[in-house]
Amino acid sequence: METENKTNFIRDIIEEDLRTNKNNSIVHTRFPPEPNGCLHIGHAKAFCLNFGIAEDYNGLCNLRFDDTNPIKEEEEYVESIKEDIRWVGFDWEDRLYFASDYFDKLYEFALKLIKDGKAYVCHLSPDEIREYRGTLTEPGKNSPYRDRSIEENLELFEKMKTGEFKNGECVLRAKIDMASPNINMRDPIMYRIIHAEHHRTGDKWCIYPSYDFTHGQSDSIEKITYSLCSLEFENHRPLYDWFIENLEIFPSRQIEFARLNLTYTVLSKRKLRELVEENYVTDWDDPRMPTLSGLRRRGYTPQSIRNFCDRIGLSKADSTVDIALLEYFIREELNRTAPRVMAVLKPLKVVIDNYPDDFEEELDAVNNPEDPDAGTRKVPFSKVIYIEKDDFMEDPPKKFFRLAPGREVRLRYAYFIKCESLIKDEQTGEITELHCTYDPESRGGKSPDGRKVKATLHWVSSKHAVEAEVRLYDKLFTKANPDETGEGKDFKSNVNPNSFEIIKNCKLEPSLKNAKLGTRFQFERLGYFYVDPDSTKEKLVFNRIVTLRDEWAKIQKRNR
RNA sequence: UGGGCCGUCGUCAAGUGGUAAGACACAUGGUUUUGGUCCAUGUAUUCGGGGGUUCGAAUCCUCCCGGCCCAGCCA
Repeated sequence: METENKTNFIRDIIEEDLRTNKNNSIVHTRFPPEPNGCLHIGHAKAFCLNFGIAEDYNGLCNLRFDDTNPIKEEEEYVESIKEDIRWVGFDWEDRLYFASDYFDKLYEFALKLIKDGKAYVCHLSPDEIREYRGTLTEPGKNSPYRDRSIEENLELFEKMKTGEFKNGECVLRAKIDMASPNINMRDPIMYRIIHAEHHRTGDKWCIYPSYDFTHGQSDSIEKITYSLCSLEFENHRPLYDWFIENLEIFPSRQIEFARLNLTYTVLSKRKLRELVEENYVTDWDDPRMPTLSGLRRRGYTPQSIRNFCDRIGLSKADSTVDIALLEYFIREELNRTAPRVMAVLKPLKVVIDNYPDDFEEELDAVNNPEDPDAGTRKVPFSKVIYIEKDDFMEDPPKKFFRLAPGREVRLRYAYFIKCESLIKDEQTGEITELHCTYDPESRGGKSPDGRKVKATLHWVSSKHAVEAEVRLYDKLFTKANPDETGEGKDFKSNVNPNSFEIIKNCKLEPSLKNAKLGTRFQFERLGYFYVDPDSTKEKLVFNRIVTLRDEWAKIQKRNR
């Protein structure tokens, strides 16, 4: 694979630590998803980073579910997240953890802070807490409950734990500084009361630690040396450090990096959820979704996703990566690995008038010009074939090289044919059939007399064709930045109405008859396609993963 | 507006005082039985802007401008 040196600010930090033998030169990271939704390509950036760094520095990376909020989290997401990470190709071995595994330990930590006079039970209501917190520009003020005795706090916290209070009646707070310019330090909440069943601990607890009182300690318990997270947690770092310091536990270090944004899609759980719930897409694994399950369903490979994550780099600058880069990596891989095959999506019937009526023959076709070991196959040819509708124009513009009246082109691996006449539907004017003649001397697509044609078309013999359904996917949004909307509208107004097209009765070459589920092909001149799980013995269903680069499409776009 | 962070090609991104890597995108030409692939070439005299230090600055200092994050008992 790539031999280039990966370099970024986090690796710089690690290498400096290695030089000074900090942490005894141990590199231990973790990927900490909350099980409240599906993973997307942005999460892949994060776990490729965490697992990748561990791999490169002989370290380890844990998988830890950050499950501190029972009302938002569900078991089914735990499984889907594990499946997605495994699919991309990472292994946490026996290091699967849950923040909820630490609830007992966390409770002891809370007790210690109370005993040290650094935490207190506060009976202010949520509204009052907000008021007392102050604003961005004004300091907050101390809670009237802030100076309770340690004994009283211990007693009240015990009561919180045993369920003597209702939801919202009180919280446990860290006693830090209500005047701090960092709002996260204004006596942050450590525990809140939630009478709800937790997916792992059941009804054992009715108090649950907050993110801030969980994350750093969990890192510390697992002896994580580098806790990598996204930029929005920068403001939390002083608090992360405060808990670790005051608890006198292993000092994990939090380092923040910029999360991934991609053009023509959204990468926020909330927005993706809206697309699912309001039926803009069929589900989380809709092939248009940037979720890992969506990309998988679309036909993307794990390797292409890893290559992408390796290539996009890492920094603290807010960034939006061009989705063309993701497409580049899947094309790059599939160009090397996918067998070529001929398929006509929108068929136009072509009768070769001078070809013998009941004759048929088999022609040799190369499976993959990039891979000589892939060999060749036989493709049947006969008098009536299909070509792509787009490959014929009655009145071709200047740069159109394909078939047109009186023009000669090559049928790939077959013959040169020349268009002699066409038949139209009298009602609609639509072209329904072409009549051509072929040059028997050009068998195999060769040009015995050195005659040149400007185009080579793919085709499928009518009587040998296998029918299939093909699903075409395009960008989910019409705007590079879906959040760029008209007044009063939201990102969903930019959903691309043409992002999904379903084509039935496509004509495939017969070698595809037994195409296996989950395999990928290049349909010559069209793109890369994936056998969708909806396929049955009777009917194959293909997803278009991505088109080939298309010079003609560019020309057309330019002229428009 | 208090605090934190960020600003290098259209998009990511290297660069850490010695004279702007690379990738994608884009453009042009060549090869080609895929308008694919491949190959070659071209794209930042300049690093948000101004001042300063220095023989020398994207890198140091300073002022200014722009963007992102924080006022959940979410993570």
